[in-house]
Order: sequence, then structure tokens, then C-alpha cells
Amino acid sequence: MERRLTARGRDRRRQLMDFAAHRFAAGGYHPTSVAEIVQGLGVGKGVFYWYFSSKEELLAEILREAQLDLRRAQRAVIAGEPDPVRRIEMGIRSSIDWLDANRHLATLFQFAATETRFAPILRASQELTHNDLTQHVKDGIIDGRIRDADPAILTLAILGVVGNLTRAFLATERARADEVADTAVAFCLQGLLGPGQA
Amino acid sequence: MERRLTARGRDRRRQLMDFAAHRFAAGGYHPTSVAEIVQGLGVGKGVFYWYFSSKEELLAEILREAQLDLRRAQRAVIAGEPDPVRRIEMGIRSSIDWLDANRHLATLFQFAATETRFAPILRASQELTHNDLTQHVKDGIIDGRIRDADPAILTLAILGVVGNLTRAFLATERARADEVADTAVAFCLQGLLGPGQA
Amino acid sequence: MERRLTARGRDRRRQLMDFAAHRFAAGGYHPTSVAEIVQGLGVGKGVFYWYFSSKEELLAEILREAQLDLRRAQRAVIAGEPDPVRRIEMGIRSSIDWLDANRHLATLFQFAATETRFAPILRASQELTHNDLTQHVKDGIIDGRIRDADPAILTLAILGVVGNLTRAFLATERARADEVADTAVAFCLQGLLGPGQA
Amino acid sequence: MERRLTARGRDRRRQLMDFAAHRFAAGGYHPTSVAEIVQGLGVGKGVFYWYFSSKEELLAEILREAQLDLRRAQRAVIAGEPDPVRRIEMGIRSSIDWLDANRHLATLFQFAATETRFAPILRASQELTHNDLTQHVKDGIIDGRIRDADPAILTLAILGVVGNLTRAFLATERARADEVADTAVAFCLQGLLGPGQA
DNA sequence: AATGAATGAGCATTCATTCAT
DNA sequence: TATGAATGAATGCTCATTCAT
Repeated sequence: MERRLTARGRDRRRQLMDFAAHRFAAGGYHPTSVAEIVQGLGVGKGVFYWYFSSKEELLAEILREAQLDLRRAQRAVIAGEPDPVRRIEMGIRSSIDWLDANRHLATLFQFAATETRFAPILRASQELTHNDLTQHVKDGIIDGRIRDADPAILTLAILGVVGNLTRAFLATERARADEVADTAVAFCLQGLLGPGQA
Repeated sequence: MERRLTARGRDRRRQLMDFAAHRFAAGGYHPTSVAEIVQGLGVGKGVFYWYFSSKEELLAEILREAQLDLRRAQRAVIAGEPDPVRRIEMGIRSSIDWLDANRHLATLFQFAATETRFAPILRASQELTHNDLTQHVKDGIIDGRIRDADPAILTLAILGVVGNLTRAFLATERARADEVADTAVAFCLQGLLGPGQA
Repeated sequence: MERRLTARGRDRRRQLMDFAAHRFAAGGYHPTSVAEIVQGLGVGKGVFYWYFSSKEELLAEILREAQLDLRRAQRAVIAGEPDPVRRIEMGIRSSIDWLDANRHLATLFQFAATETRFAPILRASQELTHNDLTQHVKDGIIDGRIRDADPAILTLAILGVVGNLTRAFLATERARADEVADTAVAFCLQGLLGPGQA
Repeated sequence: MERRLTARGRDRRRQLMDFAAHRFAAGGYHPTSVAEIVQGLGVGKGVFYWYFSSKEELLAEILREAQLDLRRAQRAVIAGEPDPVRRIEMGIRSSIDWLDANRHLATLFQFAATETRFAPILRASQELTHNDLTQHVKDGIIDGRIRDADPAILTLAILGVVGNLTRAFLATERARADEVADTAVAFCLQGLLGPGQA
């Protein structure tokens, strides 16, 4: 692999990745055949293997690129914000925005986590996100703004809230992304009991 | 199907479901073949189709039974507790305990949610759990114990925290179930900022 | 693999090997598809893979069995003959007889020798045959019956004569196996010049 | 085909034939793809089909040219030698020299003989060689120098010795070409028993 | 209830060949 | 002459399911 591609070639590759990502999310990775993908694009089967060495590698590429993009979105929003609690809030909001705009990729992340072959691909990027977020939590604790608890665990809890709210709400079209984000932020910051409760 | 089974027959069925559940979780539902399952148990293929009409139905059965069991555990613990906040806490703890004891089933839940064919099976039971929890949240709000926000959203947030902490922590053996539960409860109740913060 | 087979199963396996060996010899190993083989036998494709783990393994099995059979034939004929020159002669005759009766396998031997994947399978058995024959040559040299030259080389020369005469003559039906054998024996024993020439 | 080629074109064609011949011998004709050949030379696929109408034709050309070259070598050496026995000897020596210098082509000859599509290509040239050699044998018989046996069979025997010794010895680097030739000549002339034996 | 054998549609992948540029 | 891209029939192989015993 690692082919030198012309502009046309890069277009094709992108088409394949986009189309396949949507089909994988809608019908499942395994049940979606390579034939289905190339037929959907109206091209011959050889085209697929000109751009990807296997169906497995295609999903791997989709996952890698999606994660890169998600992280890019998070970083762009957070850059320049000094307040750690605000950084956390903006991270939550940008993640929900991205997941809203790329629901099919969120589904693929969830699937990939359940298969030994794909889970390792998620690992690296997830760790970066996790570390970034944990750092903001630590900063917040030092500042006295955040409750003194294990930062790693707080991070996981935040990610869980974001993930589940996104999944449940955005899947059903019942809510707009910014409303979901408002609630997620409030819950993460104040919990169930809210300010001044014990 | 719906066969009248002898005691021995029920054992076989159970064996098949347990073994298959572990294989599905470890190797994925699609990549795990029926042949692999019956070979692992040292029986012929006929046995499989005596007890299940298809591979798909096998997973469906596994999912249904697992959800029933999880709900049973939750209910047993909560029964008789009048305080809604305590009910929520005990629900969180019992869920984490169960997921800790049945990690492979947690993986199957996650996978099932990504495939159109299996997601509906999760739906019904999830809704019950969701409704139960939402009711406790509503009670808490009425009591003035819980912050006045959309109960449905708070519920989803709680479930997200439980799910993600369980997944991340229990998968790596870094923590004991009760420690994870302590943190989950604290986060859900107090959020990041804790009592007395704005 | 290594399946426990019933009598019926053993028959099927044999059918597949025999049929495939003839097709491979007639049409070439690579150009002959698995589909062609199972169609020729009027069975489904799965049957093939019930008995052989791959097309490659099928040829390997054919080669192994053929070599075993050829050696069995050689040994049966030579057993009990003390004179080394007579042993050589009888070895030549039995080989030509076997190759005459199994021309298609002779073709497969020749093909297998040209492919890296199959050549090693021939090696072991060929070495045994080679060593047996070399021993007779050595005995003949010690007896003073055979010219004092490198026994290994003489062995290879004999095998070359047998192989080439068989290939050329038997392929064209121009000669009967025993006539070919007479000539091969005479050439190997006396060369071109014959007795009393320098 | 039959293209009028520039000097550069002839070079390219030669490159393709040489490279392909080595790959075919090392990896087998069928398993070696056209893509592999053009990649090995760092050119595009169009180049291949500019010089050859098909992969099949490429091997045919390789075989034809190799046989022409082998015959040229044999003829050059024999020219002007009147003694038929010496002509045979020199033919053997020149063949072994050539096969030693072109081992990969020897492998291709052997492969080609096993496939219906390529065997006919060998036929014509082999017949010429065969006829030449047979003529020398006949001359030797007339002179009373060679044992009175079927010249055609003696010819095949000689070719078998040469082929097998070359294949076995030269493949393993254990011997130099001229030593192998000495033995081959001695065996062909004197057989196993040598002068003065019956 | 259980087994070994069989089925055959379907899958991922390959590859000789062609085409537009 | 040469290239990257495309074609699509064909291949080896898998696997859920069924059948005969």
C-alpha cells in the first residue's frame, strides 16, 4: 500500500471511506460486504483494493481519521482558554457538537471498542483525550475549584456522561446538540444534588 | 422452538449460552462461528440447532436473559428503601456489582447496541430501568433533594457514568468494584464542583 | 483437520484425491479450480473443505501418498534379492512399472519439483529412494561388479535415465513398459559403448 | 504484436523477459503476477502490454528464446568434430555448461513440460536436439563404436542423465559444472559396469 | 438427542487485462 | 511510450443451516 495518489485518486479514496463509514454504522461492519460498498459507488471491485489492502484496514483508516478529527475539534475550541473549569466545559460542548455532526462515526467507535482487532486503534487517541481532560481536572483541583477526588476517575465519569447523553439524545432527534450540551455540563459540574446540598 | 426440555436438556442449553456468551464477547459475535461453539463444548452441530433455531436467536436469548438478571439484581437491592437518593445510590452500586461479575455480558450489550438486528432487544429492558431510575430522580426533585432539572436527562447522565466507569476500570483490573461504585456515586450526587460551589 | 472419518467419509476423501490428481495432471495444478473438482464429483463446495484444509494441502496429500506407494512397490520387489546389481535392475523395473501405471502422478511429481511450496514434500521420500539405491551401488563397487565411481552420482544418473525414458516413451504409447525397462537397464549397466569397449 | 522496436524498446523487452524468467523460476509461473513483474522493474502496467500481448505469451517467448540459445551453444561446440562419440561427449558438456549458467531456465523447461499450454512450445526444439543426438548415436553404431541398440532410446537415456545430474547437482552447489560433466560422460559411455564387464 | 456429512450462497480478495490521460 | 486507475470474472474459502442415520 501507501500508494502515490493523484487528485482523482484522493477523491475516490475519500468517497470510499465516507460511504463505507455510513454503511458500517447503519448495517454493521461485518454484515456490510465489500461488494455492497463498491456497488453503492457504482465502481468495480478492484477499485476497493486499489485504495485499501483489506476491509479491515478500511475500518482502521476510518477510525484513525475520525479520531484525529475529533481531537482537532476539541483542541481548536479549548486553545487559549486559561480557566480549567471552562476548558472542561468547552471540551464537553465541542465533543457533543462533533458527535452530533458525525453520529455514524460515534456508532463505529462504539462497535470498534467491542472487537479485539479494532479496540487497540481507539486506545492511543482515547488516551490522549483522557490525559488532556485529566490535566484540566487536576488544575481545577489545585485551584480549589474542583472537588478533591481521583482526577482519572472524574475524567471517566465526564466522558461517560458525554457519551451516553449524546448516544441517547442525538439518536432520537429529540433534542438539539446545544441543549444536550447544557445539561451535560450542568450535571458534570454540579451532579444531582446541585450547589449547597449534601 | 419452545421445546419442552428435560433437566439434562436445560443444562445443555445453559452450557451453550454461557460458552457462546464468553466467545462472543472475546472474539466478536460475527467472527465466532457456530462450529467453534459446538467444538468448544465437544458436541455435534445438531445439538446447537436442537436448542436454538439460529445463531441470531442464541444471542437474542443471551441478551434477554442477561438483562432480566441485571434488573433482578437492581430490584432486589432497592426493595424497601424509601429514600429516593438512597435508591439511586443503591441502584448504581448494584449495577456496578453485576457488571463487574458479568463483564462479558456488558461487552455484548455494547455490541448489540450497534447492530440494527439486536438493538431492539435491549430497548424494552433499558426502558424499564430508565423509567425506574427516572422515577427516583423525580421523587428526589419533589423532595427538594435533587436539583430541578429534566429527570430523563439526569437519568441518562447517571447511566453514562456507571457504564463508562465500569467499562474503563473493571476492564483493567485496576480497581475493586466497590471503590468504583463509591466514586460513581459521589460524582453523580455532587458533580465536579461538590457541595457549596458555583 | 485430522478428522475421524467413517467408511463413507474415507471413500469421499479418496474420490477427491483421485479425481483431483487426474485433473491436476491433465490441466495443471493452478488452472484447476476447487469448483471444477467438486463439480466433477457432483458434490457441494463444502465437501472439499470438510476433507482438506486447502487446495494446497490436497496436492501435498496426493504427493505424500503417491510417494509412499511408489516406495512400497520398489521395496516389495527388491526384498530378498542379495545380488546388488540385480537389486538395481529390479528397482529400475518396478519404478518404470509403477510410473507406467500412474502416469498422472509422475506428472505431478515433475510439477511439484518446480514449486517452492511443494518441492520440500518430495525431498524426504526422494532421499530415501536415493539412499537405498546408492547402497546397492556401493555394494556393487565393493563386489567389484560396478565401476569405481562416485556412488551418489551414479545413482542420480540411473534415476535420470528411468525418469526420462518413462516420461518420453510412456507418454506417447509407443512402447510397452517392459520394453522400456529392458532398454533402461541395459543402458544403465553398459552405457553407450557396451562390454569390452574403451 | 510484432512491434518494430527502437534500441531502447529492445532493452525494455529484454529486461522484462529476464526479470520475469527469474521470478517465474523462483516463485512459479502462476503465482507470479504481472503486477509483481512490473513493480520489480519500477514501471507501469502499460509497459508490459506494450511488449507482450499476454502473460502467457511472455513465458512462451522466454521458452523459445532459451531453447534457441541452448541449441546455439550445443552447435557451436560440436561444429567441426568428426568423431561421433566425441560429438556426443561435447554435446553433453555444452548442455551442462549452459544449464549451469541458466538454472532458472532449466526450471522453466521442467515446468513448461507439465502444462498443456506450454509443452508444445518445447516440442519443436527438443525434437531438433533429439534428432541431432540420435544421428551421432547412429553414426557411432555404424562405426562400431557404440553398442547396437535403438538409437532413439539411447538418446533419451543420455538426455535423462544430463538433465537429472544437472538438476540435482547444480541446484545444491555441491559440484562444479565440469566435474558433473565428467561423470555424466563416463556414465553415458560406460554405464555402471564399465569396460570388460558383462 | 446427537452425530458426521453435506449444502451452496456468499464473502474477501486477486489478477490479467484495458483505458484515459 | 508510459502511467495510475479501473474493470469484473474468477478464485479459494467460510459458515449458517440441513439431512441421513
